[in-house]
Amino acid sequence: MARYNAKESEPKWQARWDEAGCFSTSQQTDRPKYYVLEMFPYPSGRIHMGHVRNYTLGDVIARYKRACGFNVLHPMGWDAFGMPAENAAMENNVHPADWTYRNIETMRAQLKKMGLSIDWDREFATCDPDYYKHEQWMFLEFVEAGLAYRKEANVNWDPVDQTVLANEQVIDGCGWRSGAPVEQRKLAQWFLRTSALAEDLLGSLDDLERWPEKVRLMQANWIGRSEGLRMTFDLVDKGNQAGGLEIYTTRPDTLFGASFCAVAPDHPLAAAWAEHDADLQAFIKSCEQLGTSEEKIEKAEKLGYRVNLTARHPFIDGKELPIYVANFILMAYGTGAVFGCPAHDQRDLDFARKYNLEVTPVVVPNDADAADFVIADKAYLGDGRLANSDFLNGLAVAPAIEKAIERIEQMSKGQRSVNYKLRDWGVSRQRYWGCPIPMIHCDDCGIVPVPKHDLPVTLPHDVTFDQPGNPLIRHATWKYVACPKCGGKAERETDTFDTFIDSSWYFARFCSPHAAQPTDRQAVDYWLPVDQYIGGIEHAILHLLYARFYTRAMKAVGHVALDEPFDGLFTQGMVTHETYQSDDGKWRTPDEVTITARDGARRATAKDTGRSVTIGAIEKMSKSKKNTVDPDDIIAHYGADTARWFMLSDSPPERDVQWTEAGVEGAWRFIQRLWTLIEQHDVACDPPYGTAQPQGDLSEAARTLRRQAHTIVIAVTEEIERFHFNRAVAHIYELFNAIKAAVSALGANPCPADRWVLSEARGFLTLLIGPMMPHLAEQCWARLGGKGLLVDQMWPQADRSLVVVDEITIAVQLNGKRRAELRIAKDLDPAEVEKAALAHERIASEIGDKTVRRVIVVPNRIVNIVI
RNA sequence: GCCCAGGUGGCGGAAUUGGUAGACGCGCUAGCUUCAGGUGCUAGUGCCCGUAAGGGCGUGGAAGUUCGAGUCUUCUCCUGGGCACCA
Repeated sequence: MARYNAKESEPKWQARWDEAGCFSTSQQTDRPKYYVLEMFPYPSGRIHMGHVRNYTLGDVIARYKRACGFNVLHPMGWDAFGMPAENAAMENNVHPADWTYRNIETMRAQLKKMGLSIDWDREFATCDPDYYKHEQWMFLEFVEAGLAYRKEANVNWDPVDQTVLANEQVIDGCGWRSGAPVEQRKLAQWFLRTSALAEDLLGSLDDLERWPEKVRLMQANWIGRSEGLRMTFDLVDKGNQAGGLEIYTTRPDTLFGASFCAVAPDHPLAAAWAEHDADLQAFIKSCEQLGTSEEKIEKAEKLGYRVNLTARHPFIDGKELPIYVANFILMAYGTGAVFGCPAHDQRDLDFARKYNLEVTPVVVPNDADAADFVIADKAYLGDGRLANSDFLNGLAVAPAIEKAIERIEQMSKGQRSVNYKLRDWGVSRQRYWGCPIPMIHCDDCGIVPVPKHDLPVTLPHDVTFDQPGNPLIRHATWKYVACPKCGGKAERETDTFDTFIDSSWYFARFCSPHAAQPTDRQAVDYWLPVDQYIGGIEHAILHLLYARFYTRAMKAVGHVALDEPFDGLFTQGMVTHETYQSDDGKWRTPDEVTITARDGARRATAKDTGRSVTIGAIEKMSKSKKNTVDPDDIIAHYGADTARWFMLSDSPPERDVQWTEAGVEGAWRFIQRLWTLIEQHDVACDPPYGTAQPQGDLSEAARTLRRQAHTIVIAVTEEIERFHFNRAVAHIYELFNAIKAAVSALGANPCPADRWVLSEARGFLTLLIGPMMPHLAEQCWARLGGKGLLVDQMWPQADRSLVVVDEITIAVQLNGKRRAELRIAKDLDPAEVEKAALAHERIASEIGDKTVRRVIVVPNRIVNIVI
């Protein structure tokens, strides 16, 4: 009896699929289409276990749908622009393009070893000029359509590295690489008008029924729609300059509790006031280091700078409010200015306590007394009755908001307004390794688009990374061009696109990867939307929102016909592993330690030193904690099917999965046992799978197996449809156990009819594991004498008439405690069930002479007798 | 600070609309296969009491609704995630 040899088998079947062209897709078919897409990888160098999980999940769906008769599109490409390539260039003196394409070579080979059912003919990388030229083309169309525009915006600027930093690269106000204090700089940048579609992007979330609720909620919060009032406070200028301060509020009901006004540090008014105020300048500068993340601002101490101005209260004659520049006001939200009502906003309260401002409660909880309701250190945010508020007194919060807005509108001091947190999408990056923005700056003509016939604007290859800053800026020739309008001297834009643009339409390009236009309309109309999109939850907001926006933008300029790119979305959990730390504090890789179990406790020792190692927390696999396992090693040792099976077993796909050696060993052993079971199929006397059922009665054991096998086919199908792969795996184990039990019950020489049942069950088992362990399944299929390749077989169909049961076991409870089990006919009349339960020996004796007060019969489930 | 998700055996995890908690797997225990083993097979395995039959207790904690709660309600504790330029 030979062991299953994955090392031999897997490359063999991969070559067979290749030769047969199983996975190259065409839209010339009458089968219904199904587009399965996993988020394409960044070519970082090697695939990691997160990729293995992601692509295994997608491959199960792709192969399953294929077996169900769908024309499946399952492509792969590379999200190939981005910072790591430039970092590598700086650190290792390798060109970003060389580094990237080399990584792609490596990772493609790794993915191919996984045995994925991918149409590799459609592969592309976003750094291919043939891809990004369409991006440039569409950008010019967006500009024409008014969907893209240019404006000044703040960025985190590292003065030493001469580069713009992402928020996460700013650590304690300093650049992550240089350690220099980060400055806020105003740069002219390109924006896409995402905010113009805020309402649509929000409203359409309701229709995305096959998206996780969580993701839709995160996007809704991100879009952050609020209804409120935009109004102007008149300013009282001690230096007699008149003016107004426009604020936005969602709580105009609390206007009578206002005790100050505040503007953001980067508010234009703050800048104006600071012109002659060095202290204010210093304050504004200190605020810049805080960054703009909501979290940091919420947690920071609320600080303000009092300016020499006051604002007139709109409702209270003679009341003036002091004005501050404050660190917790966001310029990007609303108007960048607020009125502060300390009693009903925690930030305002913290601020008021620090600067000794008055705290007047104007909303009193319904169960409190207005006379003695005071605010201590917690602002009151709930509903209640208005107090201390003149014409609003006595109203609840909602009507008070309405009335306050009406009054302000009557006074012509403001108007009702809907506000969104969603801002326009800044797409300029001051970096080399990205898609060049196709614009030319001419001193005479201003900003001139690159003529479409000159596209693509390709990146120059001859650049160096030996000095800080974007090499495009200091390139000797690349940026100097003639102005397309006047022919005079002009310069190219040296900024490149945010890489999120690249990933905002790649799914559309896969439909027609070689088209001369961005899309081939016939192809995208056929394939889109993506029926099932699969990826990490970390993309819940930005990538998915940008892709939704970009699809609408592409529709506006005629490249697609739909709004929503992804019909179904599934977000998988992370792959985690234990961490190991030696006593000198250094992290150790799983390879470097030996685990032993003694007296139930697991201990780890370092293989090299023999010293004990602390077993730490289970965390996401990461290079910094060294708790990674290389998929290549696993595939080399156990084979791809083992890795795939392990990923699918046990943990639900949406949750984190813990990679363990024991689990992998278990998966590998199961493969061996499964192969052994299939190999017991006796080619000489067992009928091949798929032959007609012979005449003759089935033994009891064979009848049982048949019922189980057909029941399990239904169960596995349902679980795969619902993405419950771990439960599908559990059912497959059940089928495996059932076949083993039948084999041992039927003995050495079953009759032909029983042999046929065994063949059928083995065939089902093989077909069911097909999407999960495709190589092993092919090997089994061949052994069972199946025709052709397993990958071309239809999904097994269960005979529903075989799965009906006519007798069931239900529980009998006395006062809610289980006391007996009852074997009864299915769907037996409730009165009969009650009679049987009361007649049960055990139950009858427990009841004795007590009175039966009530009997609850739940058909086919339970009987509860109350005494 | 705000928002969200999740707490079930030694472990990963199952449990239709409230209806026998612990499917399936890992691990562990005993035995078998003359077994060098890391393989395979059989039986057992939530905890406590009991030789057994059986009983008691059990889904983070507290209370509630119900004939019946892992599931519903309220409060609470803990863990994880997100909160505007990594990808």
